[in-house]
Amino acid sequence: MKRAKIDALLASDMPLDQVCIKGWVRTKRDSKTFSFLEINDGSCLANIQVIANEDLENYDDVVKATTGSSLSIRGKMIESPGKGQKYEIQASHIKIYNVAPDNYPLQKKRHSDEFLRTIAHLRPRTNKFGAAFRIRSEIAWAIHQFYHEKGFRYLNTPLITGSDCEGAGEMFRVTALDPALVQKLGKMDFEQDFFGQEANLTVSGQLSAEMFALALGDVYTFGPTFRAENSNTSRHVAEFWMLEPEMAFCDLEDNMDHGEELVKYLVNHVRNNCEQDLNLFSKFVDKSLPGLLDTLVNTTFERVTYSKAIEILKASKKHFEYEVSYGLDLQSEHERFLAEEYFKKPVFLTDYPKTIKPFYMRMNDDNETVAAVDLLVPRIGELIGGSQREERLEVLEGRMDEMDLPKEDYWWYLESRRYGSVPHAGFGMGFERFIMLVTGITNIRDVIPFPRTPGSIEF
RNA sequence: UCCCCAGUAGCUCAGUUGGCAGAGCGAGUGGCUGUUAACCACUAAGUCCGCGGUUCAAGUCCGUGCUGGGGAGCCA
Repeated sequence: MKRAKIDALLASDMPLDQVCIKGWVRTKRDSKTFSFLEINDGSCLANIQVIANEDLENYDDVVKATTGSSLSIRGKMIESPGKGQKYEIQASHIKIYNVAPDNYPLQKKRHSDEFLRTIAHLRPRTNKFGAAFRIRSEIAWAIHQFYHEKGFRYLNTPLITGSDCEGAGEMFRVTALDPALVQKLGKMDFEQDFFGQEANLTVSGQLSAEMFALALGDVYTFGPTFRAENSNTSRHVAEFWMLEPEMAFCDLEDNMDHGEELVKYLVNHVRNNCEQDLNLFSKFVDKSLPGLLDTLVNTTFERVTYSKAIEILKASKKHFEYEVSYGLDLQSEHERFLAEEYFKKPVFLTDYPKTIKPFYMRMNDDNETVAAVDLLVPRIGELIGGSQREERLEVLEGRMDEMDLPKEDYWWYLESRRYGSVPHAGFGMGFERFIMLVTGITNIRDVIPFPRTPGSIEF
């Protein structure tokens, strides 16, 4: 008999004569002559209650199937006479795949997130993490759906790169050199390495994506990204996923319109497709979550320039640990103040001083600021970072000279400005940070299956 | 990398002035009940994070290392 998923059975509008489910025991309550088994198969947050009667041929074994055990159950789905569930299954046959021994680490009680991180291979079997990873999957699909509907092309940019693009943070080196040889020579001889030059894991697919935007029009990348920064915070991991749309014939305003539409689309999608899982987070993780999601969907995001933000921060008279001054980058406390206390909603900050932004951002007419944009959201801080790109060859080369960047390494990037250059723009959105935003989960290690952080690569 | 906090039973934690190691939950056993984080009784369960020191005596005080958490920097 074909296996049915529990989410489909619970959605049935009538009882069913014969069903077969396969899943794991979440909890078991024994009576004298029968047992209640709550079975979860991962298809949804809810369990289905199974009644196992003592007349089952293997009843003696069934009562030993404690929390964590895996079973296949055939029986009749009837309306439940008990309170708390619509249907239950009266088992006619129970096959036991595996009985989890009594040292199974997950108990039918609340565990701390810290403990569950030490058993990351088992934590998706809990309500909270099951819900988080179903939502993660759903958002990933919604991203593709959003871009497919808009006629964007999905682009897979290289994970191994040759240039230290952007100079953004520490990179992971990729090498096939024999450590013994390196020791013998006393140095890494990259000419003898696999690629004949230094290679690293990517920190961004942007430069590649620009080349394809200037060919296919609108593209996006969505994949893993690596940073070797020694960051120990609840918002950083060494390997994470990033969404990077890149659009030809697009300016900074269009870029912000796009980012706002994206965030609203994704939040709506989660609300419409993950209601049960989302409820768990509103109830047990962050009671203010529904209000925040309302704000994300129903309010127009604020748009202010960096200069204006500096004025607001100075006028606030609030005591900040770090100085607020034009020309300095905003600190976490400043970003949080703007998004959480002053505007109380997402805010795009634009037109940052060129001195604190990378070379590829488009120079504004004032020659002081660039067409950069960051989207700050409550609780998370920076969710999106992007810009209109500098499309004017002379200006771009001038900026690279100012910043002492080796133009020859970027020859292909510069050629895109030589041949048919057009205004274009894009941004990067941290996928895990978005999941944190919509679930209320406060540690990034809890929204990625097996987190990689400094000193930690178990699993 | 810096600052702060924590580490005691499988989990969550208490442990007084330095004086015999504790609770709840979980697990095991028995009982009871169409149960709902079931209930009742009993039982087992410890390198008090590691190393060193002070002391008649250290879970407790001191030093040091490791691990985890919170915050900061950097960023998505």
